[in-house]
Amino acid sequence: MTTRDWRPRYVQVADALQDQIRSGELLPDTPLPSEPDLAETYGLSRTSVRNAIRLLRAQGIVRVERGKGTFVRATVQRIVRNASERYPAEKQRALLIDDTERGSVGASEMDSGLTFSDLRFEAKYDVIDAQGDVAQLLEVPPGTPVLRRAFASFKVDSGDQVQSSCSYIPHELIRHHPELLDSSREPWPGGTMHQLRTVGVEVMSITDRITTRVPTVEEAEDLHIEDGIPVFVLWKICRDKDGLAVEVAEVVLPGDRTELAYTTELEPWA
Amino acid sequence: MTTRDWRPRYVQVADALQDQIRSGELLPDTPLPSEPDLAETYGLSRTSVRNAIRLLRAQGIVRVERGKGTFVRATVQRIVRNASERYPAEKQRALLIDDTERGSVGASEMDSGLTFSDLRFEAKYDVIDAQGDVAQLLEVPPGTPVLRRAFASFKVDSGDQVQSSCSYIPHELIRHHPELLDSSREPWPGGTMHQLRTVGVEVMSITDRITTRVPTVEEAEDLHIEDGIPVFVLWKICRDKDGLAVEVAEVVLPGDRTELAYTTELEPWA
DNA sequence: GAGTGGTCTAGACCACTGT
DNA sequence: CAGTGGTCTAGACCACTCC
Repeated sequence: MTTRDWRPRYVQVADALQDQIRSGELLPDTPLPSEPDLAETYGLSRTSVRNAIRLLRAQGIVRVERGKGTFVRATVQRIVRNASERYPAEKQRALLIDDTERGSVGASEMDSGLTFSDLRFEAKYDVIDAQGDVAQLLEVPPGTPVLRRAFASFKVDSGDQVQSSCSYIPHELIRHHPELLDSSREPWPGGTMHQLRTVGVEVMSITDRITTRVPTVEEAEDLHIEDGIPVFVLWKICRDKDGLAVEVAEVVLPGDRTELAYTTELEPWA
Repeated sequence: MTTRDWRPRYVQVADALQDQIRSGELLPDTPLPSEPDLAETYGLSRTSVRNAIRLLRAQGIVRVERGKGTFVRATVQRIVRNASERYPAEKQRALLIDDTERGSVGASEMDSGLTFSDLRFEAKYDVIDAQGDVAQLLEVPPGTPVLRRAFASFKVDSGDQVQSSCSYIPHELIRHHPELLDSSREPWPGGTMHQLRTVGVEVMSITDRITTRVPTVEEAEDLHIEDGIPVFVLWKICRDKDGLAVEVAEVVLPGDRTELAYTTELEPWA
């Protein structure tokens, strides 16, 4: 016998299963042995086997379907969200006014490689009083009316949600332009940059503030995220030429299928 | 009786505890009742109570210390890592050659608000063969020798690790400059940008590629991260004026104490 | 030594999935 | 229907911390 493994048995089982997955012994979308079977195999109780499986779930290695079984997860392609390309392109697209041009290329499409017809969009508008983060980031007093645009995009084939976001614009800015609340015109080709242009605002800089956390229960359902897989939370702050915040948006992105990219250009040394 | 709550009992217990924490009934750094006590209180087995506590841990709401108890987590201040300010500043600092100037202001310090003397640094150099991500991002064939610099910074008072990173430079670039491997000179005031300057390389652009995942067991220990709290994984790619990758680095940051910020400046409409 | 959380057992009943 | 994972029990022993 070699040196003893002092780790808990369930950690060892998780390790053994992970090895079988990595070695190709267990293939993606094939079921693992059932929990009673694994308990039998490793001489453990079902509880301990479940502890092992919980570790694998938390690492996104397996996926569980109730009543069916536990399956090896196929490695998912990460969608790269490249802000340094996306935002300038979005600003250019915002110049397109003609409805027929709209949607020829969209931001989500640019990210994902999916074509326009592969995606379905949902948008909902309402006017609320700014509170908390929104008021703070927009630099307005709490209670100030803001337009809220809740937006989500889905894959048509699977119904999977690709992202959800919620953007906020001071109501003052768009007060005299009710047509901006026409959700049937979604998606706008330049997103809210197009809408802001309609009311004479040009966005000159965008700051992304990024955090990560485990999803809420609702987010986990909507984004089809396994227990324990984190999400990115991205707060986007758009400013005009005076540095005034004209739009803020909270974007939630699935952490196992997303990669964010930013390029910083540097000034040459003198 | 109101409408029944059909959620599992342990979810209800987690909810109840969370309410007590939010309401201030349970204060940060005070212990929750012990598991047997909670089991008694809610009329459940210890197993079910542990399930409830696992939910709270995964959300970063409580922290567990073995042999001591379960404690309400104080809300931690997020350290903002602002690349759009950090990288240009780092490049300027790389111009400082004089040893006495070194360390007057460091990158980690700028982020965290901590002063130089609050932090302890560890760096280790070796030469390895590039593989996988490193070879791919540096755009060199696998097996190419690269200098690896493993770097970590710690708070002096608590010993807590603030970040860990591992940077890679093609060995060809620094072959004739063994002094660059002198770890006693850490931290370099401009990081590897200073080292690269010594060998005649000027970094002109930096791309950050960001993903998020749950930490490995080692990372969880080093960064003092609770079970289920995610980490950021940031791959930094530095390029010279020809667009050649001259350094790549993998940085792991604790997801509950870090916020990343990037600003994209946009060209005006014609 | 008493109290804490970590691991583990050998059962049980349930809701859900397939046939 | 049998098989799957989800919840739950009432114990047990352990390593660790504090007194």
